[in-house]
Amino acid sequence: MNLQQLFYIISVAETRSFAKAAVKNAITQPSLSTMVQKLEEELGVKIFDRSHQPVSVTREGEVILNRARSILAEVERLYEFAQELKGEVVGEFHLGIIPTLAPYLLPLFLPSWASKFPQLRIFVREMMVDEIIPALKTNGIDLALMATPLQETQLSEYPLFHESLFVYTSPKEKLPRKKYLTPAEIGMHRLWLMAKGHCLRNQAISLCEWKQEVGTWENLQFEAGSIETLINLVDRYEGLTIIPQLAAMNLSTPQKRNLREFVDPPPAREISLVCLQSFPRKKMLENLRDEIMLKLPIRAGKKKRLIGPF
Amino acid sequence: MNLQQLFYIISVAETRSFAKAAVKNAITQPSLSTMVQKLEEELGVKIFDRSHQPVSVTREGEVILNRARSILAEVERLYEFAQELKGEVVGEFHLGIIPTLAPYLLPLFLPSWASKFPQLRIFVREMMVDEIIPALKTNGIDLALMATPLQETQLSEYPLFHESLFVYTSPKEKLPRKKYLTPAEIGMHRLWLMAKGHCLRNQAISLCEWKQEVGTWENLQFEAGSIETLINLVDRYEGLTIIPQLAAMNLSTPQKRNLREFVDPPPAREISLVCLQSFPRKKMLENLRDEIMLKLPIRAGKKKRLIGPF
DNA sequence: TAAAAATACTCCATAGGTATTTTAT
DNA sequence: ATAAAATACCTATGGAGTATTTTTA
Repeated sequence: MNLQQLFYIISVAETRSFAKAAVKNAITQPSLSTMVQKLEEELGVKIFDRSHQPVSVTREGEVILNRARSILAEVERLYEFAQELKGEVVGEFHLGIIPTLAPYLLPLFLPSWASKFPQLRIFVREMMVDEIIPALKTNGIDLALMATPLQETQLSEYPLFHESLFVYTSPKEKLPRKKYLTPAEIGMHRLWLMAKGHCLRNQAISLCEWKQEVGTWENLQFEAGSIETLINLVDRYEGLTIIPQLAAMNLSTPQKRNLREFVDPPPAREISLVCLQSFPRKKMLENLRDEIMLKLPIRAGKKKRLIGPF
Repeated sequence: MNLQQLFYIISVAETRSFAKAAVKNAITQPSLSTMVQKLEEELGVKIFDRSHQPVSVTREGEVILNRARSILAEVERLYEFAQELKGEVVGEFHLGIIPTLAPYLLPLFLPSWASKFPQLRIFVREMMVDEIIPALKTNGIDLALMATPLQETQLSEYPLFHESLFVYTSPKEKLPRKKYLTPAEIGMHRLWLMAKGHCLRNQAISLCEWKQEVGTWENLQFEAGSIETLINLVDRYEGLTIIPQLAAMNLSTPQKRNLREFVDPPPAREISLVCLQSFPRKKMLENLRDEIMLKLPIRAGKKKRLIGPF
C-alpha cells in the first residue's frame, strides 16, 4: 500500500469515474486503474463496483475509504506542522470560544492576529464547555478560549487573565447605595441568567450560592443566549444580572452607571487558552497568547477571589 | 513522502541508531540514511540530531514523529478492517462496560465470544459514562455496553434488553408485607447508593425522585463502588438499595429472599451496545449482539417503565 | 582507532505511459 | 455505437544495494 493509492481511490469515489479521477491526479486512466486494482488485490477487498456505470463504492469499500480519508488528513497535518516548524504558518486553525467571551475578546485580537498569518485559514466557533472539551480531544478544534481550571488530565491550560464579575442592575431596582455589594445583598432581587450549558450561568449561581439554602430558587427565571440579551432584559424589565469584566467595559456610558461592584476581593473567573497536551503548534499558541495579552485592556492587578469554571 | 519513510524514522527514534533501525527494517544502513534524509529535505525539518552519539530526536522531530505514529496506526487499522471485511477477524478490540453491568453480564458471553476470534486481542475495561463517551469519540474504545438512550448525535445505539430494577432490603427493615412496592414506600428507609458518576446512582435517585421535594436527602449516605458493596452494606447495616435485574439474578438463594419488586409496570433501564456512527466493524457488532442475546437470561417480556440513563 | 553515519555509484522493481481490447449503456 | 474500464506491453523514476569516505567518541 502507498499513499498515492489512497489518493486515487478517494478521487475515484468522488468522481465515480476512473477516467476523471485520472485527470484529477494528472496520470493516465490505465495507470490509475492498475494502481487501484493492486490495492484491492493487496487488501483482498473490492472497493469499487465496475459492473455498472457510473462506478460505485461497495459496502466494504466505504470502510476502506473512510480509513483512507482519515490517513490522508493526518498526512496533511504532518505537512502543515512541518511548515509551521519552519516558521511558515499554513493550513487550517480551529479556535473554540465560549459565547460569553467571544463578542468582547475576539474583536480585540482577532483581526491583527489573523493578518499576521495570511496563509492560515482561521475558523472561529462559539461553543459551550460541553462541546469544547470533546472537540479538543478529537482534534475538532485546535485551541479553546474558556473559563478554567477544568481538571482534565489530557488538556493543558495557559491562563491569560482573571476577569472580575460585576452586577448589572436596573436603575429602578432598590439596591444599597454603597459602592460595593455582597452576594447576599443581591439575592432578594430578580436575577437574570444565561441558558443552561453556559459556564457564566453556573458562575453566577455559584456566586449567589447561599440562595439555594434559603430556597429562593424561584426567582431564577428565563434563560438568555447572550450577555446582550441579559442586559436588555435588565434594562427593560428591571431585576439584575451578573456580567464579566470585558462585557462591562463594552457597555455604553449611560449603561455603565448601572454597574455595581462586589466587595473586595472581587469574584473573578480565570480565562485560559486550552489545548491537548500533545498539541504540536506550541509557537502558534505562544504567539496567540502574546497577541491577546498585548491587546487586552485588563492588567494583572489586585488579588481576586476565583470562582468556577463549571 | 511515503509510508516506509515514516516506518524508518520511528525505528531510528526507537533504536537511537540508523544501523540498528536498518537491521530492524531489513534494509542496509545507507539506504535507510538516504530515505530519512530525503524526508527531512522534503519537509524542511531536521528530525534527528546526528552530531552526538547516540542520535537523538530534535524538538521539531518529536512533532513529526507523533504525526507519523498516528498515521501508521491508522494504516494498521485499515489493514485490520480489510481483513475483517473478508471475515478474518484480527487486530485489537476495545470494549468499555459500566461497572454495574460488568460482573454479571461479562461472564455470560465473554469467554464463548472471545473463543470465536482467536486472532483478535480483546481488551475490556470497566468505565463510567463520562469516560465512555469521550473514549468512543476518540476511538479509545470501539464499543461500549451501557445504559441508554444518550442523546449523542455522533453515537449509534443498539438496544439489547431492558433490565428491571429491584429493591434489595435487609430483613430487619420494616417494609409493607405485600409483593409489590411503590417508590414512595421505600422513601422513608435508608437508601444506599453507588458513588457519583455511576449511572445506577442517578437511576436510583430518579426512581425515588419525590424524596427531593420532601427534603429527606440527608438519609442518602455513603457511596459504593460496586453493587457487591451495596448488598454487603444492606446485609450488615440494614437499610435498602436498588439493584438491577442481572445483579439480582446473581444473588444467593437466601439473599434472594431480600428482593422486593416494584409495582407494575416495573421500572427498568435500557442496556445497549453503543459505538460511533462511523464504526466500521458492523459485522463484529452484530456478532457480539447475537452472542449476548443468546446467552442472556432476560427475555423481552412484559412492558416496563424505562428510566434513565443519566 | 573503532564504530557509526554520510556520500558516490549502481541496479532493478515498480509507478506510470502508450496502444489496444473488452465491457457497459 | 460510444464511452469507459481492463489488458498488454514498455519506459523511467527512485528505492535499495555495494563500496568507500567522513564524522563522532
